[in-house]
Amino acid sequence: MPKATVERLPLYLQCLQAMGDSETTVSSDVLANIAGVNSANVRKDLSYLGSHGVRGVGYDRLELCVQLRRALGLTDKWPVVIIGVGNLGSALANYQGFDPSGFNVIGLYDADPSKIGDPVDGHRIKSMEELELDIKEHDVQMAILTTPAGAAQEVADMLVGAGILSILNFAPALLKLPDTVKCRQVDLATELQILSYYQATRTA
Amino acid sequence: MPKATVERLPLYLQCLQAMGDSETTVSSDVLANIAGVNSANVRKDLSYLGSHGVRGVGYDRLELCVQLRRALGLTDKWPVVIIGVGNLGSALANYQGFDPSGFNVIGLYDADPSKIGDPVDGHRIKSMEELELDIKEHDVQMAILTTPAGAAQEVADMLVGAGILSILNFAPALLKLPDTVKCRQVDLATELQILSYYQATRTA
DNA sequence: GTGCGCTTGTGAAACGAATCACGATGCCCA
DNA sequence: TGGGCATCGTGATTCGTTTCACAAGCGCAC
Repeated sequence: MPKATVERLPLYLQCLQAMGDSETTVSSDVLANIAGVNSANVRKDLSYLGSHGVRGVGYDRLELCVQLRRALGLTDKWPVVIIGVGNLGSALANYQGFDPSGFNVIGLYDADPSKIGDPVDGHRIKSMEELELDIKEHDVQMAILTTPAGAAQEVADMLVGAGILSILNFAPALLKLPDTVKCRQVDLATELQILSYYQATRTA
Repeated sequence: MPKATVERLPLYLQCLQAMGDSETTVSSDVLANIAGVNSANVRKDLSYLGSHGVRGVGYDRLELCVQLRRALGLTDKWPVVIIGVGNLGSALANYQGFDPSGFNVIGLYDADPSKIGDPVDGHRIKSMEELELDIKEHDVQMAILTTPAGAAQEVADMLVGAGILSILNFAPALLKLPDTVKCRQVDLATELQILSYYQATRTA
């Protein structure tokens, strides 16, 4: 499945879920308008799911959701860990969208001994030693990194050593990782700078 | 300038700044390795800056930083507002990277009356009425949206009305905006779901 | 039942971006 | 001062993605 398609599937899922139960069926055209993409593109993307829409009618909304979730590997909940419980880590810990999206935060971890034991959204912050044990015990494969930039690489190395295979990195640092590990970088400064470019060229 | 290039420029800037002052000069090859892209790609990207590297030597690191910042429109600081001071908004307000990246948070705003006046990182949370005034007074063009999903569209409409031209949206909602307004969406669930896909296909 | 309108699925074409390959060029050192 | 090495800049090529265009198919109305 093309990379570009994979990155749009969650978008479709979000659109379908946001539509509410009023519509039992969706056409590629309607979905395309909501998602802001071309309708042929939607159809081609969905064709990778082996999905069968009905000509003259469209796609069954609920069935399509199921197929999207299956394609994205969301049939079971993934256990995830959050490392670095600063402001951002706490914010993510409180995020209510994990469960409906298919994820289950099993623990929060921080290197700062003074934080350990503090309650955050029903969890108690745990130590880095426990992190390694928890990863192995629960067979965790996905981690969210919200440490300061300086600590990110060191923590990432540890995560990789413990068996983590996917990292969502919010730390403003580029991680050096083995290519068996998949990483996605989310960087506030980068996003703003991209907007800045378009803002600046707009006036020029 | 190609969209793909624009989205890499902040990455290059980050790499160059992270290199420290030890290196006065950088080759496309070195930069490419750090950034994780092809060196010909780096050269082509940098050639859009009108940058002149020196054959046999490379690029002057500091000069390149200046040119990148100029290309991205970061010569002056952009005033930005943050709307929605929940966990995530507070986290962003405390983010130390705004200033070095070229941005200046001029205010935090929330619809909840009980929050107004609360101090967050040297700011006091202000009301939505003040938001509109501040935008016009300071000629703010960029906004960061960290409200709950349900409020996002309404707030976005107001921002657009007040003159905002670029929105960085952390709310898990797709905004309907006039195409004069540029928006970038950052969505935790989406990112995790993309990772989930690769995680799932890895084992399959 | 038959025809018409809507919508899918998909080959073909167009587009944009990444990579390759190499000529051009400046620096360093003998 | 000249030769060799390192590196840039960029045309040509390849690759991946998007868009177009249309035949095929389904359902509904009459």
